[in-house]
Amino acid sequence: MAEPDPTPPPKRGRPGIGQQAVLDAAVAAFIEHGYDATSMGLLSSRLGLSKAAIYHHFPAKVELLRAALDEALDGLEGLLLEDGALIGEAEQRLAFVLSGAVHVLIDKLPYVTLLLRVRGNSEVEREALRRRREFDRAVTALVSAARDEGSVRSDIDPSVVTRLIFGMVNSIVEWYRPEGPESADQLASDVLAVALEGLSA
Amino acid sequence: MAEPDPTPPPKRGRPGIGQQAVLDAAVAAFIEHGYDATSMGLLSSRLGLSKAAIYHHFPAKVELLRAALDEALDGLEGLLLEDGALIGEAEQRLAFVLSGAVHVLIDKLPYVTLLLRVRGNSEVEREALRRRREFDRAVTALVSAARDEGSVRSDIDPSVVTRLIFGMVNSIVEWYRPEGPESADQLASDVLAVALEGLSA
DNA sequence: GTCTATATTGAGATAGAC
DNA sequence: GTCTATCTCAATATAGAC
Repeated sequence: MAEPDPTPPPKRGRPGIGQQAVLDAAVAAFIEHGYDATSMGLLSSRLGLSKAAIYHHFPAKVELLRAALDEALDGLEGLLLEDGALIGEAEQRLAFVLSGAVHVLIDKLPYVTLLLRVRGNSEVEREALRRRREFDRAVTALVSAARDEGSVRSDIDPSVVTRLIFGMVNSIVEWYRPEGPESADQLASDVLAVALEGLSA
Repeated sequence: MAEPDPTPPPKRGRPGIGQQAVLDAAVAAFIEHGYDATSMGLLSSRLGLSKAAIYHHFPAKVELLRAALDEALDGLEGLLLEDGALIGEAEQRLAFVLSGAVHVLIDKLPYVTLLLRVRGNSEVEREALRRRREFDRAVTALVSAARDEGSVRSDIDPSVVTRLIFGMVNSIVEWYRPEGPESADQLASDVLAVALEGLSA
């Protein structure tokens, strides 16, 4: 967090508005009204631009969606490539991925929110679903390894356990707000506690 | 389940198609493509009717949505009125509601699926969100009571615990299919086990 | 109860000037 | 990089016959 921006924009041509500002506004609108229900007219009025100006930054509405979904998926897939997800006992790798997923979800909250609402209604959405399923598959393998190690309960199917636990993690986008009382670290620790030990005293 | 239909339709006028058949087809289409992206044209072609014929059964597209959301909310609210949710220790009432929610979710799978995707984009949706928040509030009160009893962990905020656990329960609509291997009873028992005891061995 | 035909609105996208 | 004006298409909903 707070790393220096790796790609400072070239700043050529007229000042105007940046591609990132257009994307951020689009993602916020997509979350509020849904992708289909968000018209380019609504988007342009929010940005204080004409509809045509948006097409200067993105060639089509669906490219705004693609950019947002890529951002979310890159974050999740990157998590699986970190040392903590690759090295050590399965139990600890699983804890790393669970906690890391909460952090990715919060760091990229609007992008992941959008990703979790995708239903495969276009080719861009279907490709995103393919990448998401691959992520799920990797996590399920991790749960299976932890069960074989004896650290995860063996009385429930690993794929059911994975779906339930990630259902819990993913549901955070429905209510978490950065300005609220919980910090990301606190929430990640709460999620880990409930996921591993349950809610019983 | 398999109870006799309490309201056999009057069967007056020309046979044609029933209101329930129209609603079922609409809900299925709304789930597949999203409410906004589902045109009356798509719906009519699925039913083998003209667009105009649908308006004979429902006066507007949004009334199809309202009927579906009411069905889901009636089911969830009814759960809180049953004896098991009202009588006994909070710990047992909470277990009853958790398990019951899984059953409602499965019994009324398409309706609840739709409910969980509503974002408040119209007055019908906002009214559904109001009722859903009231349900959440009642469950949070139940978790608080269980914590005061000493049966639920006190190191995490009850509203966070409630949201996480119900996030887990609600996520079932994303993957559960009635024709799959898990029975509703089996799944409800798995959910209860993971929610109460966690995934640790 | 269903049809065909159509009124009306708003969508995504483009042309071409500045 | 942004604008105004416009094309084209598809949407919800309605009118009125059968």
